[in-house]
Amino acid sequence: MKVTIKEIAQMAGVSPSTVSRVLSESSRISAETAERVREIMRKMHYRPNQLARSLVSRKHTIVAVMLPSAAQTSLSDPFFYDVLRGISVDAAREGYHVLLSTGGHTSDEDESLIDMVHSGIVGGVILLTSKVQDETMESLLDSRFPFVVLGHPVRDDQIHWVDNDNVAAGRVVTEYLRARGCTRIALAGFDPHYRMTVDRCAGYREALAAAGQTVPPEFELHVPYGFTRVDPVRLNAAFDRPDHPDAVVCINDLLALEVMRDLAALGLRVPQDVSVIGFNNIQAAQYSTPPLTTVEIDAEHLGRAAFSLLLHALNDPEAEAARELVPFRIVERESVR
Amino acid sequence: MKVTIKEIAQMAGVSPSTVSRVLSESSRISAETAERVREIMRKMHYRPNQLARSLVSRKHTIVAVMLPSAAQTSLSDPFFYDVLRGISVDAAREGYHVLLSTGGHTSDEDESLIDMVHSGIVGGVILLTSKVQDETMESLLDSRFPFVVLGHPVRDDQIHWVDNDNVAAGRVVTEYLRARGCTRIALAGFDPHYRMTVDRCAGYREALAAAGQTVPPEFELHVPYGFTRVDPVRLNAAFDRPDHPDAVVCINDLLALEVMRDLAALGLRVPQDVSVIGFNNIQAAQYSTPPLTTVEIDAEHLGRAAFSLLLHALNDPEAEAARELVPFRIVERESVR
DNA sequence: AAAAATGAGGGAAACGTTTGCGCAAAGCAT
DNA sequence: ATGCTTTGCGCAAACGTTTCCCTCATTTTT
Repeated sequence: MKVTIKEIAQMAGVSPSTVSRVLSESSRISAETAERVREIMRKMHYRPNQLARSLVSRKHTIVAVMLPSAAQTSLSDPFFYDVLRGISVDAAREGYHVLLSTGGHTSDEDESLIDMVHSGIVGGVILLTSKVQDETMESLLDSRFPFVVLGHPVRDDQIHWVDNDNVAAGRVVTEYLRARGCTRIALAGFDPHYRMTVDRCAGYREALAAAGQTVPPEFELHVPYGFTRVDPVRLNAAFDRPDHPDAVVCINDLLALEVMRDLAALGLRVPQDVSVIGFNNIQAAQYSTPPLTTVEIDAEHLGRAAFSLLLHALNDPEAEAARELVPFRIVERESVR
Repeated sequence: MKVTIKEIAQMAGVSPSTVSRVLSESSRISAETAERVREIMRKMHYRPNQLARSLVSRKHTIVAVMLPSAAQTSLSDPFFYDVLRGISVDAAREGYHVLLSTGGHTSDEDESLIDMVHSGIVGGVILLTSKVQDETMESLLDSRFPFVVLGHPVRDDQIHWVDNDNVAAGRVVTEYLRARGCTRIALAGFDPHYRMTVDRCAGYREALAAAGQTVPPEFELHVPYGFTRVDPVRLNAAFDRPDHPDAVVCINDLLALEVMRDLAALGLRVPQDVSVIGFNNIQAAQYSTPPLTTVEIDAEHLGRAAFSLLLHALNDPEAEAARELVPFRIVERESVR
């Protein structure tokens, strides 16, 4: 039913090898033969079978993207969709396909990853989840399987990775707030389990330290483990008093929106009484009241960068581990005074 | 490097066929042999090569999901991400992988689809884009390639498809508004190019007709072709007058948020002066002021339903075209009085 | 006791490519 | 002319499976 290379060969009066070489534009085929074969391929709507191709050539045309498991609430984060788009647009341009991997049926998502890798179906993988066990990364490293992680991994010198410069971002937003006259700047959303929050928080502290300020402990509103919101009693403790913070850096927009809501409930006005700034520039940020000032991290760019690194790794498996920090920018709206 | 079936066979002192049969749990293998082979497979971390497998068995383990091309603004709609999640979670459970297809390098995305299909890499496809040419669907139909479309296709009797019952949804929200005392109900967002808007609009009209109401033409606020927003002059014309509508059904949440913003600019209060209702329940809907009452269409469910239909098509290619309408529900927030 | 059936497994041909090697013919320098 | 390199292409062996068709013991039936 489906037309194969052999049939094309036969119709063109050449051998399958010749057809194959036409396909790969080998210089060892004369122009006339090539054109004749191509003509027939066109006429017959011939499409090479990728399975057979990859099987023998050991070149893969598919890369996998490992999404965070559904267990993590962040999954519904549109952020990932943008990243995905960035990846797949560039992948398509380079003739690659993108396979989604959600962690899968076995609750052990690392298992599913290893499975993918060894089933020979994909040539490389992009990890969008920082939750991958370090040993899993080690094993990927050992098997010399090309992969890049989006986010700052532990062994950051051995691994290809891309990320925003979250430390810088944390610093910049803090300076931004200070430049606008905020002097009592709190931070919401630190969670030691996520490097991203750790980094942004580090930037925040850096900026304050550079300004000679020390942060009272009650100004750091952590997210209790397993939660996605700031601890409400701490929040109240910090804000339900005359000397409350006059600004709060929120580790992500969702948190920022929640915080704004909580502040409103306490009778505090944003931005007059307290300025709020977030990260990620999610869609909802532009529809809140007031619209949220936030850091645009360009998820699509992150995706493209990740794919680009993977492409390098694919083409040169021996290459040094590379990294790329993609730029961010503050998008100014109305939640900062 | 990678361990193959032959090596397993050799180590177990059996033939490759036997190992293969163990893999497929054939009854023709004795329990002891099977266990011995399995033991070795485990020890060697053996994973069957999917490429080779599919090549010979003609069974595919990958299905493609065709996303709308980046050209369409709707791409950034988180809706698709939820659909994707629905698909991939169920796919994973059934041992399938999900391949993303964004339309790809050639600007002609149908071409890219056909390419996928013929390259033998995937066994079926889910079309998330209603923009696929009808002839493309015809050609898929002709080649008996399993596919399901998400959204109501033209040839709805020949094709597997899933959708919300948008007509019903349009009707129900309209009745909902009437039940809350709205009598002058407008509609925003009709666009003849999208079946979805056509259907929701039809439901709206149905409901009003059933109530014996006729809709003044200026109550239907269309989206000019190529735009994603309601025509602002029409909107002003409709609302900047004493007898303005007291409710507006917006074909999707984004539109609803824009409309709320525009109404605010006109000095109209939501919901006191005009009630607003949307569709899709996007994340931003819960953070707007006021939080948007909207129709939850359960994108994830849509995705799961789509995959389920595809699975059937995969298992029984001769089956009748099936459809599935997934339920919706109104999530009540504060934009309706 | 012979014939038939059953059980357990092996051999080898596929699946559709790519690619290393080989080989003829033609072109080039000596 | 003779040898040596290109040029242009074919042969056949991979790639790692599955599966059809055998074989050879054992057991069951007659």
